[in-house]
Amino acid sequence: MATNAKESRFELQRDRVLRAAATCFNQKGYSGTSLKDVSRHLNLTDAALYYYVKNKEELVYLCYLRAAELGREAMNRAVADGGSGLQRARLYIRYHVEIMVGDQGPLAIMSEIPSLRRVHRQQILEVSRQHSAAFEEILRAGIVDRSIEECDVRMTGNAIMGAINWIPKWYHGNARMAKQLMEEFPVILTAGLKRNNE
Amino acid sequence: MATNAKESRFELQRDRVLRAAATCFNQKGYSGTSLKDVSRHLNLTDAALYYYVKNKEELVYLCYLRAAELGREAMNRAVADGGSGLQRARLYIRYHVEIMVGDQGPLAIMSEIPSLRRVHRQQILEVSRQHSAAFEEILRAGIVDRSIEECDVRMTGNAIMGAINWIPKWYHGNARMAKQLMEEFPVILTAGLKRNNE
DNA sequence: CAGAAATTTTAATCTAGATTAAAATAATTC
DNA sequence: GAATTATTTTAATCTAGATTAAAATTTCTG
Repeated sequence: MATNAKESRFELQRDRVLRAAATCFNQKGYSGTSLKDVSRHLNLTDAALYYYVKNKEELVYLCYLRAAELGREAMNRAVADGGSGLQRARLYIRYHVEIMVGDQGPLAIMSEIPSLRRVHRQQILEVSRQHSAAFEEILRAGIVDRSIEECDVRMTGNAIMGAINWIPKWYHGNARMAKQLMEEFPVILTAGLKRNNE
Repeated sequence: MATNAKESRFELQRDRVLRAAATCFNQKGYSGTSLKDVSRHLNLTDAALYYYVKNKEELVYLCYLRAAELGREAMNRAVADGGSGLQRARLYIRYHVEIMVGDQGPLAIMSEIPSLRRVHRQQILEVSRQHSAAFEEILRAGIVDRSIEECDVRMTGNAIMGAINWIPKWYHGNARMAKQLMEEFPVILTAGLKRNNE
């Protein structure tokens, strides 16, 4: 159908815009990337971007929102798959990394939330908080079901999230490394959580 | 002596400038912070900063250099203290975190290296590489001396460094949390490295 | 293919923020 | 305390890059 086709084309293009923007933002930061930087990735003019977003601030906002949604998706899948706390933690990491380095990637890392407009900032902070909370909940569950060693879930969560969020700083789309990442990162980041290392 | 006193005063003020800048950069990114943002922290005018640095680019460069030097210092201390690979890894993390959240902090996180001028960029990249290499060397030594479980040192190093580098994104100068961080982070980040969890 | 809708470009405008030079103030020195 | 040196401010300038409106082009629909 017409409307459908049109919408989907627009949506698809906008998604390409967001991914191009995410690449730039991850590399040079929000303010550090010009709209020309982004449009160059798409063989477009900077002005053309305004057809897809209201302004630059909305562009980051949408990038962050997209990252948040895909992150939540990873979380949901992990929780749905079930298993012990440790298993869910590991699955979440795997899914999240897969999304980051897979076809849907890259995800914008949310490193400049303060640059957002108040409304957007608060919304992003809120989903971000929810995400952290959900992960900490998994850790807590793991402690209860004795799959995870007693630990400070806030601190541990921050450590793991930090390692994940930092990935775009050193990973730059190498296929071999992507595979390694998806396989090894979940193991590396949860090795320290395991119970029964007495 | 006159020259001495003058130099030390200048140096001291410049150090304050660098720390104020680091705070801003960590919060809003390099391009996202105006010189006014930085000078406001010091009760100065933006123009006054030019007495201490040639321009804004040199400001980030010096921030990054300072972070690199203090990071190297942490590394040197850890290596000097000796012990097994695992012990040195743990010490390094402790020292680095101590510097980040202690009186010398904050350290600028090097998240916008691409924005540096070519010469500076290459220099910072070089010291950054050396730092990573030194840490990987510690891990490798730990594997040899059997204090650390067999692992991919590149990937593991990146994970740990990421967790550390991300700290300024969620830690904002809370004394209680600083203490926790210094105590718990070294443990959390090395828990997964330990051998003998069979 | 003609006309309508969607997409992109061209060509301005407008502004924040970096930079600079000269003047003003503060600190030191003798 | 006068002269010298160090530090900071005031008041401009200058530019990159965001934004916009109108025109041009492409794609779609019948």
